[in-house]
Amino acid sequence: MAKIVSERADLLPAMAEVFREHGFEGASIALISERTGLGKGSLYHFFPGGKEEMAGAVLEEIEAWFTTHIFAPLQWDSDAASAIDRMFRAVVEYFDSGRRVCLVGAFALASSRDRFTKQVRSYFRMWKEALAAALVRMGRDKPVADHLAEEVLAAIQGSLVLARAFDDRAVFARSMTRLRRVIGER
Amino acid sequence: MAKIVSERADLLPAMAEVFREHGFEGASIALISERTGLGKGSLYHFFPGGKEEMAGAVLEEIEAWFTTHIFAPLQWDSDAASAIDRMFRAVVEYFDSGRRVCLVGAFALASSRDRFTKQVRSYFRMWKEALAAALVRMGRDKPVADHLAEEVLAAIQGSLVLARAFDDRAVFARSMTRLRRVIGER
DNA sequence: GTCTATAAAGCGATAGAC
DNA sequence: GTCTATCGCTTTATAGAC
Repeated sequence: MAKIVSERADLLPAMAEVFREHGFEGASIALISERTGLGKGSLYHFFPGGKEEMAGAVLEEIEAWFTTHIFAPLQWDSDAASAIDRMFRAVVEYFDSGRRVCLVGAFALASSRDRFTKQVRSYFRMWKEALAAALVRMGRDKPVADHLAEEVLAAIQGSLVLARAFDDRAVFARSMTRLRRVIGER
Repeated sequence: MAKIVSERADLLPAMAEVFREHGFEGASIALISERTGLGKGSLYHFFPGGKEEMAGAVLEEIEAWFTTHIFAPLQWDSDAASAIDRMFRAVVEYFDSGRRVCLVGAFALASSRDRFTKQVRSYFRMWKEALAAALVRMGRDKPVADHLAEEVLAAIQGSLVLARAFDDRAVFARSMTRLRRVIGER
């Protein structure tokens, strides 16, 4: 049965999409109101801290999603190779093969980084450490695993930039294929 | 002797820095006025098209700089290996070892991409083709060179994202070292 | 060519009725 | 919890004096 009264969490996906498409400065409250279907008054009822709290909540939800679906399996799954394989599948789907921007990466480049330094850093640190842990479980030395994890994260972010610049999903697909190979060999 | 009357070109570096730090939406005319030391009236005298023309001119100048210092040597220098070596040196200096954002990359991720699609794409296409041409002159097959050039560009952009997220120049330095090695071997 | 004053619109945020 | 109306401020852009 459909819910009449909104919950804070129900608003986050629509808000995330607005921030992804317009950035922090470009995402106006009017636009967020339009895209969530909720009036300004209601938005400020759920987020008294205004736009900054909205973006903060979105980043929180993103980190939670990645923790559940990607970071945790990488950290703890007994089958590390399978966890890495599922990471790549999840990444391709989540970023829609490069058509969807990584909000955290976009925030890292923009002035909004200064507002959300901690959350931006936390997201990438968790990802890097989880991936490195999986690589160690696959038999690699810790320093090599750290270096490799950093390389993979940079390649993902970089190919998201290029995929959007060229408007070409193939760029992202090629990058993912190469990364799987790089991780597989050596 | 100091020039009293400003020239359009003299304003571009300061404007570029403002756009880099605040993004397109975040860079207000008031801020640009403050940082260029020129009143709003004068700014609109040089750029009747307003902020969009200012950002467009900045992108133009960036492409011209890269063409002169990086793309042209990659395309035409008889010593391709040396041109690539100088590309890495220039990139490290230009991006201040990862502390300075790539404005074109930031625009590619942001909503401003839609305004500047052509210029964003042109920048990356020129870079990729010039680098691939140098790799071909070094003896690589064309398809391999194309793929490798794409990998290098993505790694540069991605490590700029990570370097800013972690606020750590070492991330960028490690990436450049690895890329030099990757290009050298095989 | 440079400036100040100002217009018109949009912004984030709040108040208060329901 | 949701809405409309509104405040105060900043925004882009223009007009016009010098």
